[in-house]
Amino acid sequence: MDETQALKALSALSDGTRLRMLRFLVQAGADGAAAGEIGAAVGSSPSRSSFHLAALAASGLVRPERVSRRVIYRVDFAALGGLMGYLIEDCCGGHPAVRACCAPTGTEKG
Amino acid sequence: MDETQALKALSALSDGTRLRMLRFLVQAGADGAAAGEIGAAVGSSPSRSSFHLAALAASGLVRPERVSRRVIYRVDFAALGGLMGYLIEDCCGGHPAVRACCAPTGTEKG
DNA sequence: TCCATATTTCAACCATACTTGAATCGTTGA
DNA sequence: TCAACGATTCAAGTATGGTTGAAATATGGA
Repeated sequence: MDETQALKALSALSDGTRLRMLRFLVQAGADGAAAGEIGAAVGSSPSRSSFHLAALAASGLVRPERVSRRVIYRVDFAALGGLMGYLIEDCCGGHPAVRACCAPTGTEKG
Repeated sequence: MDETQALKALSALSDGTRLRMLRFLVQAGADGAAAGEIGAAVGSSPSRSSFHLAALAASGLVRPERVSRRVIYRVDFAALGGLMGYLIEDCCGGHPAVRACCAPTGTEKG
């Protein structure tokens, strides 16, 4: 993950519709979800959904796969992890206060 | 950290100039750095620097403090950690593949 | 072939964000 | 008060991004 790729991913996530789409796809897990299903879940029209899903796919955070009439989108967890790793290591320098919020318990909320 | 605040922070980080500013401020640590120094470090004009630093401050990721003629900016590591925690827990559902990239060693790059 | 479903693409419009250069504000020291 | 310094604000222009609705593409079934 380099800066250019990180900027693409951050830009993709800085939109409410796309952030909700990603959350929905994370919950969907390995099965993924069809474009129409995702759009319905986040309340966006077909063309809007297509636009935003294309942006997410271009950022590398999700991947499309055509299955019959549908296009199934799945989260690329490795890419998502790569973005987190870049932010924590390269941008935050692995600062303890940042790393603390990534601990499995997740109860040390500031 | 709620979705609105996360979107502000992600939006702030989705710009190359601001991302480099944050990295510079992380390296500066608790001492922080003056606006002019930050601008010089990332190669942006005074007005541009002021604009972008204001955006970072509005997002809560950095905090300004006037010291004599200068304005010292410092990273709010708790806010940064809050953003990471939100992304990992609320958006990524604490998925193992994501969490793996936050491990202290940072060698399990995908 | 014809029709229905699922998704994407396109053009037009609107809104927001970025850049630039000059002007302004606040502080320091003479 | 004046001049110099550091930072911000303002106005104007440019660029990018989002929304909408209609049209187009691709697949599946009769």
